[in-house]
Amino acid sequence: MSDAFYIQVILPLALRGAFTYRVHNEQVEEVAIGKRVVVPFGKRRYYAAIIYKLNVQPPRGASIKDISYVLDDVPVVTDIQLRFWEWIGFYYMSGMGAIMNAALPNAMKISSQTTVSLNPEFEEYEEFTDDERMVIAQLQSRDSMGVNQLEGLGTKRAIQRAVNQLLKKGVILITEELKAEVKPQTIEHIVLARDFASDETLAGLLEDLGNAPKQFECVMRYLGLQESGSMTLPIKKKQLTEGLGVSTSSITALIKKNVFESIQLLRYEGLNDDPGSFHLNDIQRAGLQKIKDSFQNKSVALLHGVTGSGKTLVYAQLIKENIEAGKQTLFLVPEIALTTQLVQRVKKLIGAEILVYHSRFSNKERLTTWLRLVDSLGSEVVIGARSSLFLPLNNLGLVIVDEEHEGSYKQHEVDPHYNARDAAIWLAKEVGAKVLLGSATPSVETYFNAKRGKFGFAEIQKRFDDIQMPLIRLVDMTKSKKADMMKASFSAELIEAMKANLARRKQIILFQNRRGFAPFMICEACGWSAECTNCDVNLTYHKFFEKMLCHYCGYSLKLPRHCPNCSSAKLSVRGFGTEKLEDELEILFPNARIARMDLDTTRKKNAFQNIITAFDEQLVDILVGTQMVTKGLDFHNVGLVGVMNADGLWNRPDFRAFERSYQLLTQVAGRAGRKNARGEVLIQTFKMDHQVLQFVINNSYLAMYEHQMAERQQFAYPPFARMIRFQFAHPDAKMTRDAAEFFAGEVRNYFKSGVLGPEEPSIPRIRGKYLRHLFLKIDPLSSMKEVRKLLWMCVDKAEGHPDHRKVRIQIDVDPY
DNA sequence: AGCACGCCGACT
DNA sequence: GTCGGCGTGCTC
Repeated sequence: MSDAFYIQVILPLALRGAFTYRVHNEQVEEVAIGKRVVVPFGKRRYYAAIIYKLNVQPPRGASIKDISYVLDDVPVVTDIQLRFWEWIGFYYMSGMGAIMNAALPNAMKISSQTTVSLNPEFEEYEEFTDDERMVIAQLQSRDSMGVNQLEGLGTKRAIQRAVNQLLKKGVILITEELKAEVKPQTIEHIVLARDFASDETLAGLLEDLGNAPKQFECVMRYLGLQESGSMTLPIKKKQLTEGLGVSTSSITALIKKNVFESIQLLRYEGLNDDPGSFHLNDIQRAGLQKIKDSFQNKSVALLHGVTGSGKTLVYAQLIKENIEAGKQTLFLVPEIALTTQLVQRVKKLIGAEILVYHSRFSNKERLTTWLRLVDSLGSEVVIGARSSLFLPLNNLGLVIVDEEHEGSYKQHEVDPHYNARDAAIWLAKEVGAKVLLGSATPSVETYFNAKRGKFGFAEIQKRFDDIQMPLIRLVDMTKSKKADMMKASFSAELIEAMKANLARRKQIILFQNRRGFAPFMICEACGWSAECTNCDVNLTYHKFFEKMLCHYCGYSLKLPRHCPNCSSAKLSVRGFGTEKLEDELEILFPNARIARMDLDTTRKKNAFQNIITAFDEQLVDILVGTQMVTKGLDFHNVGLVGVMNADGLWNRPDFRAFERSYQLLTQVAGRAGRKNARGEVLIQTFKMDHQVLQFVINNSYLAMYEHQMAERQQFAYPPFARMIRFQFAHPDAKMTRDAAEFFAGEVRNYFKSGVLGPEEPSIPRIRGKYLRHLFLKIDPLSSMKEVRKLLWMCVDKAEGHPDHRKVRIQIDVDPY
């Protein structure tokens, strides 16, 4: 047998299999788990894959390729991370490739690009098609071109075909090149050459520099910036030149003389000079103590603090102590938009540099953060959205999950469907770190875990600075409508309250859980309504874009003037969204300054921050928004919060709808209130006696919790069961149904009860694919391993079925 | 997820 | 006949 060396790699593709490559003798030294390696994959592509296992048995019957080369000098993914990936893959039933995609910053996921150039030796006697001629013409003006650039010239397929033909004819040459790598941000540093790093040699140097006073000063300044005992700590060049005396030219001269060396180090900001001091009030301190006590024997604690109770101060104190213990902190937030406000506050409180990591940061910035952490055992503080959980934190001591109830911790769109809160708990346990979950409205599952003692528990039931909880009132819309007291979407009560607040120069937030202008357009003559061609939903009228938009696939239609069906001009829009609300406000309150915050107004990089800043600086009187305005924003002059229409929040076929409604309403209400005056909240509703509204106005989280627990127990929902959702999707409706039915049958072979469905989801078709859902409820005490083994067998069987194996099966463990 | 191959209807 | 659309299968 040959002594060839084989490795298994993870490719950044959503494929389930594992792939093995051969390593040449001279490369064996270089390979190590966690380094990236460039490998050929498929007909012509190359990818940077993660080395996952060394010295594996090559699979039988596969023709194995050689690796191209090892990309990294040191592993960029740590052992802990790979174990974490494995757990995510196991628990959420996802392949490693998908996890790699979610985990690595884009700049580290490199794939090759095909570059095309003319073959200098080709002779021009061939006959060419139009497309081929076009490609040749393009290449004649340039040395070479990326194939994807060429593909812009026509339909992708036609160009691909032309390129392939030309390649066969020998007219062009093709090379595969790895995309130009994004380089991390670095800062020039100066370091004293080793030769001079002893007392004697240094003394000699200083003597030699006697007649070069500027250079002498430069070295002295360098030494002055050293920590005691060290001589060769790299100093930022900028730090050396700032202030008086030292110029770049003396540094350059010293580098020439080999006294200094210039090195590039990854960008960092360093410590804040003035760590602000803060102190906790008695209640906060008591809460902190309870959390710390519970950390003695539990790895997770819940901090249940009402809105405005100062949870951030408790977090800050814990972070400070974690830094003092020399450990890293990960601070998870549900929305990237929240980071800016929070980073400023926390930075001030703890006086340390904070690394921020989320998808609106550039590839360069994210790569820099990753590389800084990968070889660090320091005490960094990272704030970020769910994906920051995948950062290479080798020294993690504390994870804070702020607003732990938020659904955005769960990844919905693509595999892996992980929940960052739950994954953080696993990760922390694995590395011996602690987790603090914080919320004013904890999820039922988390509260349950706290109550039964699995998690530590602390609560703060009072707002700090003696600010009162807001006064929440309901407005009966049925009555208002009957009495004809509505002005557009506004009840008389709401208008009254708004007027009063505007007169007192207090700010107002209005919550409308729907963006756009109006969610329906119908023809009054024939009943036609504007629907998406790819999804089974109505198109929403967006006045600003003068378009009808689909919120699911992005399909848009120019605003029709006449009914496409009967040509009648009697088209009208129904329902209302944030845009219409804004419109109505301009008429009702012509002198008020109005801003809108929803997906449409916050798409651009800094748009969100701009709106928040404007509101914070009181350049805006009324802020209209969707969910976004509910999430932990801190404003100090909000006198009134209006919920335009609470109904519909709870009317969703989802066992969490009730809980969600409570959370949303309580959170949005929490935006009201400030020093010296009680904040006011008005909730417009057609269902005054709905249970959830009673819980909200009385601020009775506990009653809501008990209510929900009773229901969850009765119907066996979490935390009394674990849930897994299967989604089937295919452009053919029948095939989708068949696959779902078949799969359900398979699952029922193993699970006697708890199989719900398959059923048609509330939106039966999205992006041209028909959907079916199947829910599985599992006894929480059953073996997770066994359950997954059985389910994988079902998936394999369904995917192997000749009639409907093309139907995509998506697995969502703990759906949200 | 790419990407090529090959089958089949449409068009000059 | 060829072009191009689309379904199918494979990737160490």
